[in-house]
Amino acid sequence: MKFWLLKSEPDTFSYTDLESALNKGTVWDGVRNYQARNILRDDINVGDKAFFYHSSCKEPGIAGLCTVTETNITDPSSLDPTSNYYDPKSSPDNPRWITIRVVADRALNRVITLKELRQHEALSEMVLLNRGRLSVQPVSEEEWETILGLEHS
DNA sequence: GCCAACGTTGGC
DNA sequence: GCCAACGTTGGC
Repeated sequence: MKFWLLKSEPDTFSYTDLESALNKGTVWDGVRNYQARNILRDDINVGDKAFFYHSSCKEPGIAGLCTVTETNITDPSSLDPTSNYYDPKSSPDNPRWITIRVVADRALNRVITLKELRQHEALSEMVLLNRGRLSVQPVSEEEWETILGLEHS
């Protein structure tokens, strides 16, 4: 099992929205960055865990945990001409954007903010803190445990 | 709203 | 294949 961090803008889709989706969860659509797509397509497996990170908001940080329940999904928005994420270069026969389904696991008892993450030496190598713009990124097991250890501190 | 970082596009 | 122009992300 591996660990990941998924970014979402809470004004668009928040951790609470994921919880509302119950066991159905959500298809992680709209990723249009090849590096992130490659991670979704090649590296993430069913059963992996991810932090749900709120970006572009008042208090950027990790809001909850989720679990990957399905992989190798063609991003439906890429094939929908009415979607903002429509990509005419993608097709059902030759899909360009592949993604995953996640379900909510549990909310953290508080949002662990980006500001707080920056204060811990053990997290100084986190992708989030060094290549901030990647929207799907790996988290090491050590980083995962360190961050969960902050929750009740 | 600003702007730094960085990804993408397209002319050559 | 280079690289300038442009667009996007996302913290502040």
